[in-house]
Amino acid sequence: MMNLRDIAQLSGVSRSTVSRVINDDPRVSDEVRARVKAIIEREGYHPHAAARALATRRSGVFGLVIPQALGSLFGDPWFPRFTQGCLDAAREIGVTLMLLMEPADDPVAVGKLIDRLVVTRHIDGLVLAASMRDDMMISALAELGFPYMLVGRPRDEGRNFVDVRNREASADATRHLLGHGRTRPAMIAGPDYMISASDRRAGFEDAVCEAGFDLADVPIRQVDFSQREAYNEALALLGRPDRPDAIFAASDAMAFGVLQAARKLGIRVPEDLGLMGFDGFEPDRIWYWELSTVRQPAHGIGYTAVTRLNDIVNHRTQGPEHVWLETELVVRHSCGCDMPVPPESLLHLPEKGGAVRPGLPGAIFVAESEELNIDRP
Amino acid sequence: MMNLRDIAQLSGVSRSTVSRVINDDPRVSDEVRARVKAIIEREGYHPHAAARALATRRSGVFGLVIPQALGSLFGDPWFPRFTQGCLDAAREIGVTLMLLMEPADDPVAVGKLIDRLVVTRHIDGLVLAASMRDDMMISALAELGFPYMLVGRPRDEGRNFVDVRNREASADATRHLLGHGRTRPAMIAGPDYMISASDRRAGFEDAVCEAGFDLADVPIRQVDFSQREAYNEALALLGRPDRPDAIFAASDAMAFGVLQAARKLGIRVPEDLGLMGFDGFEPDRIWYWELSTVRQPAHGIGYTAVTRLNDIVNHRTQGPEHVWLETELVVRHSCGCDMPVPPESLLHLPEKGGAVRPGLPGAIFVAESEELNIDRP
DNA sequence: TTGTACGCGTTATCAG
DNA sequence: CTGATAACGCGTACAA
Repeated sequence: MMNLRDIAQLSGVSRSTVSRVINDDPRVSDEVRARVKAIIEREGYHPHAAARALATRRSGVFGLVIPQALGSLFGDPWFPRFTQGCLDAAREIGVTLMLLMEPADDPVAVGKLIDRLVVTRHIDGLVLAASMRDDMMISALAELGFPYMLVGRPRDEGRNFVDVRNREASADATRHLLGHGRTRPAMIAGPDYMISASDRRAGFEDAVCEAGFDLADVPIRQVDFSQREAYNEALALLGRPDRPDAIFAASDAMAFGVLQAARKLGIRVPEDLGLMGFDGFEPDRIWYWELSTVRQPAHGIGYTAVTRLNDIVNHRTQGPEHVWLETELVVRHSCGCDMPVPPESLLHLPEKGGAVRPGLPGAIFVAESEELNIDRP
Repeated sequence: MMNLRDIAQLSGVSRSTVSRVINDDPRVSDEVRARVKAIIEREGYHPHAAARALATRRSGVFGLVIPQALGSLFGDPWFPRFTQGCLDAAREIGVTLMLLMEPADDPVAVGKLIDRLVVTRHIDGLVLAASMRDDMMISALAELGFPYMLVGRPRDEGRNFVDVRNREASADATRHLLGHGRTRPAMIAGPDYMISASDRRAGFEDAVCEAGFDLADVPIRQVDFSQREAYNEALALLGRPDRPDAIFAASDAMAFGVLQAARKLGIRVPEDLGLMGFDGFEPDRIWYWELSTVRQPAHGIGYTAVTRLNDIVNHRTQGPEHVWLETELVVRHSCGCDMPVPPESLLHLPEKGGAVRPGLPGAIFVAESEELNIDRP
């Protein structure tokens, strides 16, 4: 395989000159540059990555860490969009992405990961895909002075992160949900060790208290970010005599678990139960069209994380990076807005004991004209 | 940062000795080994990855390529399981995984990817996550003699791949589906440029012909691997007067698109329409419990791909690697087996004009006792 | 068993 | 603008 010296000899110049040509160093005459470039092209030469990394002290690789505890996250539709954003940014910047998945709560595993990638300088920076409370990796990285970027605001200010205003957005959404005369709110929340989850719960609590409820009377169930868990929890919740008439779910997938539980129990949405989710993407899953939700820019979060990480790596920044991205309340049918619910709606449930329109029980209404690509930057 | 030489000086030995200790070379006295190891431990020393890669000519990195054309694949539940399998194998082997996503049909992009990673020796091997017909990357890699492993049998024998018997499994599934006296079969197939998709279609055709049908009368629609596309296509198909009474879908997600279309049109599954999917995982999505399907080991495919790639990289193998993994026909309710359909079934649809059991229209039956982790190795 | 010397392919420094 | 030369950090024949 060709190396720098070969090219130099073929071009009749020194290795230094070839190196300059490759790295677009201006200190080369146009004539020489053209000649060398032609040879490089002809020979299909590309510098050896390891050698370059050794000399440069830069690998051109960013790590992307998915906490293993969040296996559910990996299956959540949030993840592919987020990753896509990371990849798009990486491509633009000219770095590659290393996919890591480690148990974030296991000190040994965290240490190994850091040894294997950070201490060896295998990677230039790290994106942590989900902030967990007491994530030991964060402090370890900060202490090492190693470039990193968190997805999700950590407990400790002074860290770098990109996030959305989970708390405020959730409070807004809850206020809206409560605005239809609901009297028994509840929440299916995510696990408290995830900061985004606890922020959403806090926002819900803010709005609920603000509306004059006693928190002690308001059921809040914490489960994994999965449709299935939400379903089971909602089934229990909605089976009680004093069942909720408004549920805020910490993700859209969970909201659908709730919806399924409601349907199984014959509870009408939105008439008997107002429902609000959180995520707002899913152009390719058709059950999502009628769910009121908070839209968050999953792609943009990934894109921003990698871009800012690059800034940090290149010292184009000082002080902690705090990036807040915008969310948007998406009001559709499930919250019970005055918007009429189409009869073919996913939410539609026939009157108890009444006649059923043949062919339409529980059928799905697809808003054909609705914009599909809502999550592209 | 600490060096091999630093450790050598601290231990009072030469760098070679330290290197031997690190690489578990037996030619070191136990006494010296212990002393050096202690120092290494104390100093938290780890060899510089680039330097080691330069000397070894091994980076310890495998690439994982997701063709960008398959954005839908990325959102499909198949992907996280497959990736998990890759990661598990990589961890065991001691390599890391680089996540790549490129348009496989763009010659320029393919060339760039190969230049950037293969020619520079940034990675030791490549897993291609989905074989496309006429994938130029494959021949490029084979020509370079670069270690690679395909997921999905390619056109050209003589390549390395891991796959399931898509054709045979689909034929079996179709035979079963047709075994209930169905007279108008149809298929919602994946895009023909994906080999796995065209294999499934071929298997369907095999069984249909074998059963005496004229292929010209059998509707086969090719769409993306997405629930939404399948829904739209099924809606058209089922709206016709001579509508199918048995549909084989190329993935479970697509099968659910079909199911939704059927429900919208008031067509009962399995009474009026037999339904068969392909995938057979999804422990965390509760709509999947009643779908008859072909189970494929997504996790195992990823795990095998990386393991075998490692063998290839280490020359532990000669000749092309052809690995076939087992599938399993999973007979549940949607195909119309004599198994009784529970009244709360997802598939259940009330009789036309009949009374509806309050609380149960279209509700979902969750088999609580069913084994969840069906996809672990 | 241990140490020496060189190679791996680039980039960076400094002299011209 | 160009070229020689020294890092960069590690692995490994080969010699001792």
